[in-house]
Amino acid sequence: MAIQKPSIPKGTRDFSPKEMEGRNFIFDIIRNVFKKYGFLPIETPAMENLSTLMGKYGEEGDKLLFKILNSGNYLAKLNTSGISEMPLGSVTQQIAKRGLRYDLTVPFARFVVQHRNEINFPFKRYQIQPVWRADNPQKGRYREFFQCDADMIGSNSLINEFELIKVIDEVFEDFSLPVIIKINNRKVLAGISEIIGESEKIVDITVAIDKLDKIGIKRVLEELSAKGISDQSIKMLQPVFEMKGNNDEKLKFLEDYLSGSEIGMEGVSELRKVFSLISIDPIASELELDITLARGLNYYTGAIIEVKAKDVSIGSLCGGGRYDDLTGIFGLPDVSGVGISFGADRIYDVLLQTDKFPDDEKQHTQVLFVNFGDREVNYILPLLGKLRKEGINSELYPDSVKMKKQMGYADNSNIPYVAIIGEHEIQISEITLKNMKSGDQQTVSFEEMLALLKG
RNA sequence: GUGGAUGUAGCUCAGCUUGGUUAGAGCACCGGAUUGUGGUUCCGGGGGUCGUGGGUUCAAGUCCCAUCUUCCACCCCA
Repeated sequence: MAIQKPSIPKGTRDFSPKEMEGRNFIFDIIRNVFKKYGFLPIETPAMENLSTLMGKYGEEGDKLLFKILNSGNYLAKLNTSGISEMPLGSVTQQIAKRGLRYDLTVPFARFVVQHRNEINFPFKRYQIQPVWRADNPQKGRYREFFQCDADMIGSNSLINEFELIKVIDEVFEDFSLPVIIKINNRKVLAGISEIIGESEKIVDITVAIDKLDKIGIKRVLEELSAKGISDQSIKMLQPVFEMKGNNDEKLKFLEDYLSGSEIGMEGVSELRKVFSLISIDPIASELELDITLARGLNYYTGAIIEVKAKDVSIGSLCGGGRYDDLTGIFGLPDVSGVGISFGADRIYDVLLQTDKFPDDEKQHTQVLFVNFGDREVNYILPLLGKLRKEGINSELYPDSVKMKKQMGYADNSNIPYVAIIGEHEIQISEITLKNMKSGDQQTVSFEEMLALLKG
C-alpha cells in the first residue's frame, strides 16, 4: 500500500497543546462572563437538516453551506434524465438532506421552537461550538471555526442590548485587549432609505455604505449608482456621509434628518435608550455610533453590534444584533431575540499577535521524578500519589533510561523541578530536588518538598 | 465563485533567472564527549518520489500545461 501524505481539509486546523492552552484561556473567560450574566449553556448537533439551514443566510449563505451526502445508494433514487440542465439546488435536494451548521443562531432558533414548552422565557442561552462555512480561507478566516454565542430570546427590552454590550466590554477587559464597540440600528438604515425614497433598495444601500471607510466615498457613490439608485437620492444621502461629531451630535443630526420617517425615528430613540443605559453604568471600551455598520445578515431588525480590535487589523472579533422574527419561519411568530457572537479563532490570532496570553506555569507539571528502575519506582509511586492528592501536577518518567534523556524531557516540557531518588536517597529517606531554572539542587524531606512546591 | 502570488528536510528558507556531478544551510531530531544531572560548547549521524500528475528535452528542483495547498485582494463574514 502506498504511503499517503497526511493532510487535513482546506481551511481546517489541528491545535497543539500549546495552542489549546490559549484557546481554553479564551473559552474560559467568555464562558465565565456569560455565566455571570445569567446565560445557560446548550449544545446542538454539528449537522442540521438542510431545510433548517437553507434560505436563512441569503443566496450567498446557501452556497457556503457544507452539505452532507445522503447515506445508502442515493444515486439509485436519483432521476438522472436531464440532470445537467437541472438547477444545482434541486439536484442537491435529492442527494443531500443534511448540512453542517453555518452559525449558532439559526440552530438556536430551531431549538427554541422545538423546545418551547420546556423553556422558561425570557430565555438566555450561551453556546460555544464550531461552525463550518465553505468559504475561501484567508487570514482570520477558516472553514471550521468556533463561535461563542450569547442570545436572549423572548424580550423586547433594550436592557438586553445594554447587557450584551456589558458582556462584550467585560470579556475584552478580561483579555486586556482594547477594542472599539460599534453600534447601529437597522431601523435607522431603513429610515435613511425611506427618506431618500429608495426603501426597497435598503440592502444595496447599506452594503454600499458599509464599505465607506474601506473604499472611500467616491467608489461608494459609484456602486450606489450602479445599483440603480437615482442621482437625486444619492444627493440626499450626502449629509449622511458627511455626518461628524460624537455620539450625541450624531444622534441629534439623525433625529433631524430622519424626522420624516417613523421607522427611522424609532431607531434613533432605541439608540438613545441604549446610550442612556450605558451612561448610568459606563463601560471601559469605546462605544461608537457608526451608521456605516450594516452586517450582511438579513435577519437583523434592530440593533447591530460589531467589535473591532483597536491595534490589530483583522475582521471583526464579535458581532451581533436584534432579530425580531427569527423563530417565525419555524412556526413561533412574534418572539424577539438579541444576541452576540464572539469569534474565538480571531481573538486567538489577535492575542497571539499582541502577546496577551498569560504564561500560566502553574497549569503544567510542577515536578518530574527520575526513573532509575523498579526498586526506585516502587518507592516513588506512593510519594507521587500523595503529591497528586495535594493537587501538585507531577509525573514519573515512564522508562528507566539515561538520566540525560530524562532531564532533557523535563527541560523541554518546562517542568520547574526534578526529583531524583536513587539508592542513596532511599537509604537516607531524602529527596534530591533540582530547580531547573537556577540549576541548584538540595536534599530535602518529602514534607519540605511538598511545602516548596505548594509555595 | 473571480483575480494575483506561493509550495524544496519536522520548521524557516537558499538553489530556478541562463536545464547538466551525489539538491544545500540554520533550527529541530538522534548518538558521542559527560554510564546519577538538562538548558551552553565541541564532534558525528539520520532524514528529500524538490506539492501532485502530465509534457518538452539526450538530460527537469530549474522550462510548459493541468491540478491541489497556503497566502493576498474581491465577494462575503467570526
